Amino acid sequence: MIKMNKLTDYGVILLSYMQDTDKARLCTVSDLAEQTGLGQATISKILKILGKTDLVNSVRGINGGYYIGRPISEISVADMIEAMDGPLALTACVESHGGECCASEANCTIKGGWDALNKEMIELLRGFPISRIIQQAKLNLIAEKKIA
Amino acid sequence: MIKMNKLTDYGVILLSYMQDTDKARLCTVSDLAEQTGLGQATISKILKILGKTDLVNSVRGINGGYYIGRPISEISVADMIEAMDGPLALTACVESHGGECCASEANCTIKGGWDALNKEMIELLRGFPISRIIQQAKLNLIAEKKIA
DNA sequence: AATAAATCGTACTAAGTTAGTACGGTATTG
DNA sequence: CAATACCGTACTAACTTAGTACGATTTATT
Repeated sequence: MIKMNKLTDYGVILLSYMQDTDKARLCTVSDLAEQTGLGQATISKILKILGKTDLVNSVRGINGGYYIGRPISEISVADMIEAMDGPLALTACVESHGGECCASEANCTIKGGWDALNKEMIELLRGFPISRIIQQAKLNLIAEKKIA
Repeated sequence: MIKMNKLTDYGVILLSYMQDTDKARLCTVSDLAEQTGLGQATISKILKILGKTDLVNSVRGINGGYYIGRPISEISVADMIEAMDGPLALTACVESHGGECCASEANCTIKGGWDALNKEMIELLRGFPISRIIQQAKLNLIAEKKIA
């Protein structure tokens, strides 16, 4: 299944709605809640996490809000996953360097064997900007409307 | 994090120990438990699951056991993940076709947008045989011994 | 036939993870 | 100083996963 965090998915949705924001054109949590249909608390949580990175910036106080850190074409899926879930890693073995690996580390035939695949996977994610995801989604919507 | 199921990892370990088995040279759960250090119940669970696919075959009754379905060079990581975790899918959206997608499907800008990335990811996994993982792991062990 | 050794099927428990929510704190404008 | 919006923490409920247990079934041997 190799599934991605749901909040990461939501994060991409939020950024797609925030792509025209900047220091002067802020976006509040309420705005986004209205536009996306997601709960305010959930949105707040996501933007707080993203706010710790350079993907999203925030302005506090009245008239405050959030704005996107850079164009969506320059934000990779890897950026998003790292921001939301921490370091990219496919397996437990790769993840916990120094910690315990498998049941009996001494007999583990696999130790470190996933590194190469892991690396290729990360490369793929780094080279995939979220703008591609957003654009594709829009195309899908258009296609659906043509049929319907 | 995009992490893989731990049992899938174990499965690769088991297959690495089973690579010389065939209809005549069976491998029992006890054998594997001794060699790998994993619990018998856990091994049994994994092989039962793999036994439903063509990756592993079983012979019942006394003197029975398991044997591998084909060479490890012809078993891909995708095969393993599909066998252990079901269909390959990165996101909830892609996974649940027909089901509910995001909080408010009508407003979901992303719907289906992950398809392209998902496809590339699956291609990568299909082209990656577990023999590469096993071989790399052995090289790592050799390298460690050289240093130590 | 009976017995022993092995897989098979199901179901359960405990631990960990995730989604979602709530609430009080802090900053900033007017 | 009051209103608004972000910030930080912490909590709960639901879900997933790992690991275990136990009885049923199959088959070779005696």
